[in-house]
Amino acid sequence: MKLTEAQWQIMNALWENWPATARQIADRLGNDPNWAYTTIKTMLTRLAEKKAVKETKKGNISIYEPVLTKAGAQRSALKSLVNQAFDGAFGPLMHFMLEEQKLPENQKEELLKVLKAGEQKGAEND
Amino acid sequence: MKLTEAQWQIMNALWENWPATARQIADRLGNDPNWAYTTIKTMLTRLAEKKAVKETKKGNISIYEPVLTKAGAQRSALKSLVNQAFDGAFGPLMHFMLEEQKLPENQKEELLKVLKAGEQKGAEND
DNA sequence: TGACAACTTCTACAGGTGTAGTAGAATTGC
DNA sequence: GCAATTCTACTACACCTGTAGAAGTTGTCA
Repeated sequence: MKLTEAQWQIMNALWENWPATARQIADRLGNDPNWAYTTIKTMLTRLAEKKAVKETKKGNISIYEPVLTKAGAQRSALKSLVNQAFDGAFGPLMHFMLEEQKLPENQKEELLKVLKAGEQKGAEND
Repeated sequence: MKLTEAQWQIMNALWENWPATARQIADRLGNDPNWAYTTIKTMLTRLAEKKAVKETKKGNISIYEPVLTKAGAQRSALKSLVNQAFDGAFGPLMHFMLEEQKLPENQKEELLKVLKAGEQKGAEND
């Protein structure tokens, strides 16, 4: 499932803590994207239509919870990126990230650490 | 500069080899996205409008060349992804890629190699 | 020099997206 | 019980995107 930019913002707010009401989500978003409450509500409705969230009525108010998991959304966003922009392979993406040196030294270190950990874990269950 | 999915396809075809005419691009695309010639032409016009490509008239025909580089487009696509979906930091993205184990063992090895190389290179020019 | 091919520009249109107002229903506080 | 508040559903609308046809222009081959 592919999310738009605005939808990511909503979903991020929801994933942060749920179930949540539209009001709570609006509060979490604050005025970074300075959206009217009804805008948020509309987007939640659309997200419910496309089954990214579940909407449950409790009396007057709707309570939302994610159906699409964050990992799932990340997975598909990453896959899209790789397909569109990196010839469908992870290699070029990795390469790019390092070539570009966008990561500060300490992140590179952390990355290496993570990688090594992953390496060991991989040995266990692969 | 952000490209849409269709725009990525066009740009990928152009980056492959340029300058190129609309016809050449159409031929390269083949019928993977089964687009009418005019569809491709329209998209090229739009890409020219947003200055992603340069259009030069040579008699009757237009010749296109990229203005936006592939690396530039990749950079901004990656940045968007990271911002939207990975809390704005590379760490989580890296983490995710490894956790998800989407990469086959040999790619992980290559990644490690690349990483180590990057590490050294980083020492030189950082 | 005229017909056919290829190319261009203009125009169109449906569906999606961002954004929000309005009106009506439910809740709450006095 | 009624007014103020809050929530929901419905509606709207402009812009973007994918998609392409129509008509006009230019090039080319006989």
